[in-house]
Amino acid sequence: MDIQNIKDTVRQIFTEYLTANGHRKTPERYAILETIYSIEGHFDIDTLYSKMMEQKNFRVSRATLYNTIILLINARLVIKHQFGASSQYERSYNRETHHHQICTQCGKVTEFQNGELQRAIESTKLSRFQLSHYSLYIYGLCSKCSRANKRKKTNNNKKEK
Amino acid sequence: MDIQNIKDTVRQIFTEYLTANGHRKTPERYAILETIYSIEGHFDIDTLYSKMMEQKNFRVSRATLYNTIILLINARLVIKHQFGASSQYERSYNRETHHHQICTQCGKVTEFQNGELQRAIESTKLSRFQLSHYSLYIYGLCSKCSRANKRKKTNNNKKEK
DNA sequence: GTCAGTGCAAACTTTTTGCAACTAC
DNA sequence: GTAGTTGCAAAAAGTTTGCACTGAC
Repeated sequence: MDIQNIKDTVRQIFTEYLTANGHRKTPERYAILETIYSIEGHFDIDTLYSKMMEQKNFRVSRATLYNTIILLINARLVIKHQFGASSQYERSYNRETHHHQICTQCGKVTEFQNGELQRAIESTKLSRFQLSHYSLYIYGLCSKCSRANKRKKTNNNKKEK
Repeated sequence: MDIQNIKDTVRQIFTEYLTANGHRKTPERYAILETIYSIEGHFDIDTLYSKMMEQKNFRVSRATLYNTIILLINARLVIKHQFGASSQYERSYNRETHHHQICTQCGKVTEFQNGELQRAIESTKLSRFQLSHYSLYIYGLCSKCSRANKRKKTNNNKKEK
């Protein structure tokens, strides 16, 4: 499915969601959806705010961004993450399931896929719980920071921070 | 290992960590460690603050709690989570590996264990990444909220929020 | 005695809220 | 026309920071 096709489809899903729940179909909401589906990977509210200006020259208030994202999460078109200080979001329609590696030193987030792992998680029997989605965060050191640390130790530098 | 034994061990680990990194051994730091290891499950800074007063009649500023928790995380004695608005922490020494179920409606967090799942995650080969720890968050509806929603639908109530 | 650590309050950041103006229906 | 939405600014919530004082070494 190409990107335009995806955008059309999510737009339709969103329209159905808004209708079904008695919400209005405002230009702001569609512009936000469109912008989100032009972003690969994660973004926070501030990034989204800037992208709306750059790409579409469309200015919305942060309050509206927060409001709309809640609707999109409920419509299952966006997923919310909380890695660091601010919330991160990502589009969820037609994206491969993936997991996250987070470097505890530099904070870099990398995605990776693993079918076996995915099957293991999805086949887990949950008692009295209706699964909607899940997030696996793996913390550790990325290759860069790992190398940097080795260098430090070689220098006999005992100080930290 | 009983609880006193655990407390003694983590105290020793912390002492070694502080010495190795040139930090001072203050009564505040040990009181915080002790209180944390008397809490089962998750807690946030505010809960910890209250527990210090209740259990030990020891008053520390929030700034010190934040500072000390960073040391404890580095010493691998505490793990940090970010479920909702505020950061959640939990002791990590001598605790069974567990996963988290989070209800998207009421926010309730439940822990569960699953050996198979644990093995699947831990045996995953990560390229260029040195694993330290991981968190699996499963989102969905707890039995209570699931039942509450069904009741709503039966009443033909189409409004949401 | 010295400097890391602490307490306090102010600052900062992210998110939520109240309200007047606007607009989709 | 009217009620849901938006933008703005203020408020709230959580965390960090600057600074004077204290106490571990």
